[in-house]
Amino acid sequence: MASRAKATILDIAREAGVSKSTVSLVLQGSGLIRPETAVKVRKAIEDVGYVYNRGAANLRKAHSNVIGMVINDLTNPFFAELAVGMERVFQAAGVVPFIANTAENPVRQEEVLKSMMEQGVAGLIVSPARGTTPGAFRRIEAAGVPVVFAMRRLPESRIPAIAPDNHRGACLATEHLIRKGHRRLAFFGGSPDLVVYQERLGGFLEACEAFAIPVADRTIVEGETSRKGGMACLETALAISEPPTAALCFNDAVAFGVMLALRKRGLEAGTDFAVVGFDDVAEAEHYSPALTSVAVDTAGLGERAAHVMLKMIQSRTTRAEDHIGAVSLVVRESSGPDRGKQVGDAA
Amino acid sequence: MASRAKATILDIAREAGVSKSTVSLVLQGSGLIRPETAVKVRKAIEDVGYVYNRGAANLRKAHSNVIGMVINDLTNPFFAELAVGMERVFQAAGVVPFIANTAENPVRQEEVLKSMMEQGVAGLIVSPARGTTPGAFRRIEAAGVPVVFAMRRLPESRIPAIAPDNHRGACLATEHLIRKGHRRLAFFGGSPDLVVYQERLGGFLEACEAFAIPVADRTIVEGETSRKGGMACLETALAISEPPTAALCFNDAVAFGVMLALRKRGLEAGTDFAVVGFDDVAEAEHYSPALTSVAVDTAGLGERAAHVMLKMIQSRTTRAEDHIGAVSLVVRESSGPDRGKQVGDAA
DNA sequence: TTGATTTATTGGAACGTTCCATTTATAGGG
DNA sequence: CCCTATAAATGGAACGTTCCAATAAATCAA
Repeated sequence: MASRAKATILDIAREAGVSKSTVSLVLQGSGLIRPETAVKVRKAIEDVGYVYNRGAANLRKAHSNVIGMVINDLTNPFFAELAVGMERVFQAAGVVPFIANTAENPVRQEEVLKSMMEQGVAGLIVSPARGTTPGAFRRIEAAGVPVVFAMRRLPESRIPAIAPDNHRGACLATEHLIRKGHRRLAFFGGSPDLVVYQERLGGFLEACEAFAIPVADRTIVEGETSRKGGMACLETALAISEPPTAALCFNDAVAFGVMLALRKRGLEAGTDFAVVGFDDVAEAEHYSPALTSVAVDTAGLGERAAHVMLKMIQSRTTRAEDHIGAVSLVVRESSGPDRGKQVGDAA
Repeated sequence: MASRAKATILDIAREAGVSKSTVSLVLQGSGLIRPETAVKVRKAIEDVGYVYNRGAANLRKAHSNVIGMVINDLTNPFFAELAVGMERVFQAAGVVPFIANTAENPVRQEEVLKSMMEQGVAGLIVSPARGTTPGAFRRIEAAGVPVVFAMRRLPESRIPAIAPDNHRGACLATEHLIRKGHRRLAFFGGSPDLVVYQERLGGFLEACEAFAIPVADRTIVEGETSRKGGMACLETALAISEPPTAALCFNDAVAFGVMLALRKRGLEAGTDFAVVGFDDVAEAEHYSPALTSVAVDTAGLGERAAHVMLKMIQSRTTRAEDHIGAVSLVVRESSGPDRGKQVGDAA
C-alpha cells in the first residue's frame, strides 16, 4: 500500500507483468488494450499507490491540461464570482484551472505569470492588475500561449478581452438618475489608469451631454475603489458649494462606502441622496437600503471567457474577438423612491 | 525574438557558445560561473525567448516549488482572506501557491486534489469541503505529501489543523448575550456534519450551562450557512411559543440573514433582538447596525498555516501540531445598546 | 619546472512519460 | 499449410532538465 520511493509506470508494469507501454496505454484509456489486461493494470495501479506525473508526460505531449487564472483581487467577491463562472466551464471540459492572486500588484503579477508559464499552462485568463505595463504579456504572446483578458483590458493590446458594456451601463444608470429629476450629478471613485474607468466615466458623460447637464453641474471625484474610497468621495463632493444630489459610483464597493458616509451624516441613501453602484454584487440586493446597480452578469462573463479560451487552445490560435457583455440596470431603493408610487396610483 | 518551437537550454547554450550544463548553472544562480559568462548566457536567454520548463526540472529535482491551496468556497470573503494571508507568507518564501475552488463539493475536491498531486505539488493546504470522507486524504498521505487543514478539520484524521478556538469564541459570545440580560437564547445555522459546528455549538451550550439557562430556553435551529439560511432560522425561531430574544449565529453570513429577516418584520437588530455573528468578516463592521461578532484573525491563521506547511516541507515530515488561534469578541451594535451608556455615567 | 589546488566548464546518465515502429499472437481465406 | 489481416503488446528513442564525475584552465607553492 504505502510505497516509499514514488511509484512509476515501470513499477506498475512489473507488478502487472506487462510492459510500460501497455501501462501508458491503459492510463490514456486506449481501446487497443484487452479489457482483462486493463483491469489487471488498473489493479496494479491501485496497489502500488501510483500518482501520475504530469510534468513528465508534458515533456512529450503537445500541451497540458492546466489553465491559469490570474486575478487581481480575490477578496473582491466580484472577482471570486468571475472565477466561479469560469470554473464551471473548465470542469466540464476536464480542465483544472489554477487560480493565483496578484493583489493588484504588477510585480507580483509578473512573478505569478512567470510561474504559470514555467508550469506549462495551456492558456491564461487574466484580469490584469492596475498599472500593468503594455509589454507585460509580450513574452507570453511570443511563446504562443493564448491569453484572454477578463473584465479589464489593457490600453493598447491585441489580446482579446471579455468585458461588460461599461459605457452603456454607465449611460443607463446616469439616465436613470436624470429621469428621477436629479440635475447635479457626481461620478465617484476609480482613476484614469484603468480602461474600465474611462469607459464608465465616458458613459456617464455621454448621458450628461444627452440631457444637457451643464459641465458645472457634473462632479467627478477620483478615489480608491473601496468602501473607504467611497466615503472619501462623498465627503469631498458634499464640501463644494453646490453639491450633487446623486452619484453614479465606479463600483458597488464605492457605493457601499458612499451610503455608509451618508448614514454617518444622518442622511439616507435614496431619500436624501441617490446612489447607484456598478457590478451588482450579491450583497447589493441585501444592503439596506438595497443598492441600485448595473448588473454585468459576472459569472456569465467568466463562462464566456472560459469558452473563448478553450476555443483558442483547440484551434491553436492566439487571437480571438473581443466580447462585450450585455448589462442591465437593477433599480432598488438607493436611487430614490419609485416616482410611480408617489403619485398615489392604485395597486 | 519570436521563436516558433520553444527554446530549451540547448538553444541557449548554442547561442551563447557554452554547454547546457553551464546554462543550467546560470539558471540556478550558481556561484561557480564566471560573471562574464553568466552575463553572456543571460543575454542569450533573453534573445531566444526562453521559458523555464519546471516539469522537466522536477523530473530530477527532489521537489517542486508549488503549493496547492484547496478552498471550499472562494466566494465567501472569509476564505478569500484566508488565502490572502497564506499568499503573503509563501511569496516571501519564493513559493507560488496555486488556488483551486471545490465549491463545497467532495467529488470536485477529489478531482482537484488529484490534479494537484499530478502537478507535483510540494504540499497542500486544504479547507475541506463539507461531506469529505475520512479516507479522502489517505492516498496523499501515503505519497508523503504534507497536508495541513485550515479553518476546518476532519473528524478522525491525523492531519494537522490550523483553526480558531471555536469553542471559546462561542462561549465568549454567549456569555456576552447573557450578561446583556437575555435568558432565552438561540443558536442559528450550520449542521452537525461540520466539526466547526460541533465546536461552536459546544461553546454555546457550555456557556448556557454555566449560567444555568434551562434547556427549554435554548433554541437550536440548524440551517444553511448563508444569508438565506439565516433568514429561515429566524422565522423558525420566532414561530415557537416562547421565542428567544437573542441569537448566536454560526457565522456572519447567517447573522446578516437574521438581521435582514428582522428588518423585514419591522424589527431592529440590537434593540428588538440581539444578534452575534462569528468570523468577523470585513463587512460586519460596515453593516447597519454594525454586527457584533467573534473575530478569528483569518489572515493570521492563513499565515500560520503557511508557516506550518513550509516547516513540514523543510523537515520532510507529514506530521505537525495542531494550532488553535486566539479569538476575541468584537462588540458592536447588533447585540444591543451598551448598558454602560444607559446608566448615564459621565464620559 | 612540476605537482597540487582551486576555479570554470563540460559530457553523459538519469528522471517518468509518450509514441512510433516493431514484434508477437490470433484468426481468416484460399 | 502458407499468406495476409487484424489485434494486442512491446522496446527504444525522444522530451528538457539536473547533477555527478571528469576535464580543462588558471593559480599557487615549492
